[in-house]
Amino acid sequence: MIDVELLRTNPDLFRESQRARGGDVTAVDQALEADASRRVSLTEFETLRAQQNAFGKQVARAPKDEKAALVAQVRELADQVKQAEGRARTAEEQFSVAVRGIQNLVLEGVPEGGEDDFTVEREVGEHPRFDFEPKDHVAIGEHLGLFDLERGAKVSGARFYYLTGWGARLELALLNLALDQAIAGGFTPMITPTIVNPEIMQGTGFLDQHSDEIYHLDADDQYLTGTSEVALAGYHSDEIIDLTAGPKRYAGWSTCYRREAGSHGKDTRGILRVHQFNKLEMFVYTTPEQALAEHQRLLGWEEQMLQKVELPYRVINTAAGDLGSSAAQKFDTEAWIPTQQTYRELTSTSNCTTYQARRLGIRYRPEEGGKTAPVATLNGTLATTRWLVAILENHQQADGSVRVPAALRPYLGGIEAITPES
RNA sequence: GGAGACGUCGCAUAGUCUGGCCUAGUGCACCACCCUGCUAAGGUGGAGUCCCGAAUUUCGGGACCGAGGGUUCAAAUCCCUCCGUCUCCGCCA
Repeated sequence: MIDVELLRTNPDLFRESQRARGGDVTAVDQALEADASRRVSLTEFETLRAQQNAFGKQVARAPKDEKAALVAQVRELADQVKQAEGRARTAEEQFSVAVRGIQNLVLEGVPEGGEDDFTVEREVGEHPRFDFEPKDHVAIGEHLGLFDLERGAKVSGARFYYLTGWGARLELALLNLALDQAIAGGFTPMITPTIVNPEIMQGTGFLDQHSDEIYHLDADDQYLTGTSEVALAGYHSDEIIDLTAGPKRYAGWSTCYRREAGSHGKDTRGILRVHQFNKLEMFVYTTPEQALAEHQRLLGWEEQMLQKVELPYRVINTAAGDLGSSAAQKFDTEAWIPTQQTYRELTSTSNCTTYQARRLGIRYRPEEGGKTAPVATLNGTLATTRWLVAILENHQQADGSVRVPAALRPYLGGIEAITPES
C-alpha cells in the first residue's frame, strides 16, 4: 500500500509513477475522492458514537424508575449510529479498493515503458566459444542422465520433471553453495511454508497482477507460493520489529509453484520454464533510508553467485511497466544461454520500499520510544533450479561431459566433471 | 475426525456465571523523577496499537479484550461462525 499522507500532499508524484508504469492514472483521483468521503463519514459516525457513549453512562447512573424513559429516548440515536457506522464502513472499503489500485511509487532511474524497455547496466564474463556443436541443456541432460522429462510428464503433466542422479545432486550442490554464501553474509537460513493464507498472499501483492499464475487450493482457500518471498514477508506481518541492530536478513529455501498460465508454447523444452522448482531467496527488512543501498548489496550477492558458478551474464534495470505492483525498482541478472544465443533471467531483486510492509503491517521505531513507521522490504534470488540450464550449457565439453565449476566441487564429492560414467 | 478446556494492554493474571461506577484491575518487567552514600528495596507519576479532527512541544474524539457476525439503549461479559493453543481419544505414508 502507498503512503496515503503523501498521496494527499503530493498526488502528482503518483500520477507520474502510474503513467511511467503504463498503469491507471485515474486511480489516483479515485483514491483521493474516496479518502475525502471516507473521512467525512468517519467523523459523522464518531460524533454520533460519542453522543451514544455519553448517554450510555447516564443510563447506567440513573435510578431504576427513570431508566425506561431514558432508554426509549436513546433508541433513535442507536439507530442513527448503526446507519452511520454502515456508511463509514462502506466508505472505508471503497477507499481501500481505490488505494489498492495504485502501485508502488517507481524510483528515480527506472526506465519508462514495458517489458522490452529495460536498460542494460553491465555485461560480465565472456561467452563460451565451442570448437564443436554445443548441445542444449535437454540433450546434455539426457546424455548424462540428469533429468527425466518424459516420466515427469507421465506422472504430473507438461512442465514437470524428475531430477535424477547427478542432476539431483547438482541442484542440491547449487542451493547449498548459495545457502553457505547467504550464511556468510549474515542471513538467517529458513525453510518456509509453501502454502499460505489469502491475506498473506494478498499482502505481498501477488494477487493483483499475477493471480492467474498462482495455484489456489479451493478446498482450503489457501495458496501455493511461487517464491518463499511470500512466507518471508508474512513472517513479521502485524509486528513492530527491532531494527536497531541492523537489517533482518533471511535466506528462504523452498519449493516454488507456478501455473505458467499464458505462456503456452513458450519455452516448452526442458526445465527452463516449469511448474515446480526449488529456490534460495534472500529477503530483507530494513529502514527506508537503507533500502537503496541494501538493494545494491542484494544485487552484489547475486552477482557473486553467478561468478562462483562461472556464468557470463548481464544485469538489467527493469522498466516500470514490468515491475510487480509492490516493487519500486527491480534488477534482473540474465545468464547467457549458448544454444539460444540470448540472455535468460536467472535472478531478480526487487526493492519494495514500504509498500509491502504497509499492507502487511510491518513497522519499526525510528527513534526509541517514538512513533512507529513502516519498514522497507527487499528480496532477491540466490539460486534456482533454472540455473542448471545455464551451468550445463556453458560448461559443456567436447566429449559430452560437463565441467563442474570449482566452487561447486566440494558439494559434489570433489568431481571435476559430470560424465556418463561418473 | 471426535470430546473437552482455553485465547484479556510486553510477560503473568483478575474480570465473563449475575451485561452498565471496566475510563479493563493487580504483579513483574520498562521509562522519568524523588528518597536511601553501596545492594534485593521504598515512594510518585508515566507508559500499548490504529484512525479522525483542531492547534508549530499538546488537546479532543473514536476503535481495539483471537477474528467476524448477532442480541441489546448498552457487550471483555450473552448467542452463532471461524481461527489458533493445550489435553484426551481415533487415524496416519
